Amino acid sequence: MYSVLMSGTDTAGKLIEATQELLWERGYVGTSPRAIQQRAGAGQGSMYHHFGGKPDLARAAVRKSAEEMRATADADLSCEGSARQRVRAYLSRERSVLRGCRIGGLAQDPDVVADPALRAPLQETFDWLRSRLAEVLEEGKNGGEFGSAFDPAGTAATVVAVVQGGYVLARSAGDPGPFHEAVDGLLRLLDAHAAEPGSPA
Amino acid sequence: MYSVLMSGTDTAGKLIEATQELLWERGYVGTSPRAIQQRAGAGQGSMYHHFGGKPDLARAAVRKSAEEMRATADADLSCEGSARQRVRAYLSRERSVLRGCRIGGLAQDPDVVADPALRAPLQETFDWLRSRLAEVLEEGKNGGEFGSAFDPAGTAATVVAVVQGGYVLARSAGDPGPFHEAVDGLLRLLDAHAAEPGSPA
DNA sequence: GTCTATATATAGATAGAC
DNA sequence: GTCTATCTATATATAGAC
Repeated sequence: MYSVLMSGTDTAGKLIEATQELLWERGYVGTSPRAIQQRAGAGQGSMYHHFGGKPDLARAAVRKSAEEMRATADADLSCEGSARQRVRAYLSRERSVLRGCRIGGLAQDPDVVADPALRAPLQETFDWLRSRLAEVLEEGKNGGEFGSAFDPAGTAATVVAVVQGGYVLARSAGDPGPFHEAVDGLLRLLDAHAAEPGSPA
Repeated sequence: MYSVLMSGTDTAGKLIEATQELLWERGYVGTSPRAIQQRAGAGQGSMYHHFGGKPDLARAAVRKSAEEMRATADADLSCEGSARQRVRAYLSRERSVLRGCRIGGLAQDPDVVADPALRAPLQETFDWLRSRLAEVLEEGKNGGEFGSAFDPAGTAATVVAVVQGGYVLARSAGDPGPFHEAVDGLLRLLDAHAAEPGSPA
C-alpha cells in the first residue's frame, strides 16, 4: 500500500493528488482514469502499474483527503480559548465554500456509498469530527459556558450538519452567502444557550 | 414545453418520471439516456422526439421535482399549530433519509451547477424554503414564542442547512441515525430560545 | 410518434514491447 | 516502471424507415 505520508513528487503520489483534486471537482462517477492520468502527467501504464484501477486509486485518495480534513479541523478545535471560541474558530475558518466539502460531497455519489472501502473514510471522518466537537462542548459545559440543559453530543451533530448543509445551499445558489447565513444563525442559537453572566468561568 | 401538470401516463410523462427517479438515485452525471429509456419503457426515437437530449429532459425533471418538494414542505409549514410546532412538523416528517434530498443532492454535481437552467430550480427551491421558514418563525416571534434576540431569517437558513447536512452525515454513515441526532440537537437549541413562560401567546 | 441502424467519442482496462 | 497498441462496453446522439 502506498504511504499517504509521502508527498506527491513521485508518480504514485502525483496520481493520488490528481485523483484527490478530481474527486473534489467532479465526484467519483465523474472522474475518469484518463482525466487522472492527464492531470498527473502519467501514462496508462504507470497508473495500472501502481494501482489496481480507478476504485483502488480512489480509495487511496479519499483516505488521504480524510486525514487532511481531520488535521485541519483539529487545528481549529485545539486552539487557545473557550469552547465557544474554538467552535467559532472552526465554523468561521475561511473556506472555498463553492467547492464544497471534499469528503461530504462524496456522500452523494452512489458508487461511493455502495463500496464499503470508499465510504469508510467518510464515516470515520464525521464520527471523529462529531466526537471531537462534543468533547469541546462538554468541556465548555463543565466550565460553566453553557446551561445545564445544554446537550454537547446533539449540538455537535448539529454543528457538523450546518457546515455540510451550508455547502449545499451555497452551491445551489451559486453564492457563498447562504453558507454564512446558516453558520451565523447557528452561532446565535448557541449564544442563546450561554450560561448567565457570572457563572463559573 | 411539456406540462409538468400531466401525470406520467403518456410517453413524455413516463420519461420525465424515470428521469426524476434516476437523478435522485444516480445524479446527473451518473444518469444515461439509455437508462432513462429502459426505465420509462420507451425507445431512443421516442426520447429524442419529445426532448432535445439529456440536458433538456433533465431540466424538465428537476423542475418537476422542485415543485413537488415545495408542495410537500409547504404542507408541513402551513399546518395548524404554533410556529414551533410547524417547524417541528417540517423537521420531523418521515423521510427516506438514506436516499438524500432529490434537489439538494444535485448541488454536488458539477454539470448541474454549471448549467444555469439546471441550477435555477435548486436555487429557487431553497430560496423559497428559507423565506417560508423565516415567515413562520417571524410569526412565532411576533406571537411571543421566541425572545427579542431571536433571528428568524438566520435561523431559517440554519434549519434548512441542518436537514441538508443531516442527509450527508447519514449517507456517510450508512445509517439514518446522524440525521436524527442533528435535527434533535437543533430542536433543543431552538427550545433554548423560547420566551419566558407567561409571555404573550 | 416510434423503431432500427449507424456513428463518434470516451470509459475502463489488458497485453506486451522497451 | 513506463509506453503504445488494442479491446469491449457504454454514452450520446443522428438518420431515416415505418
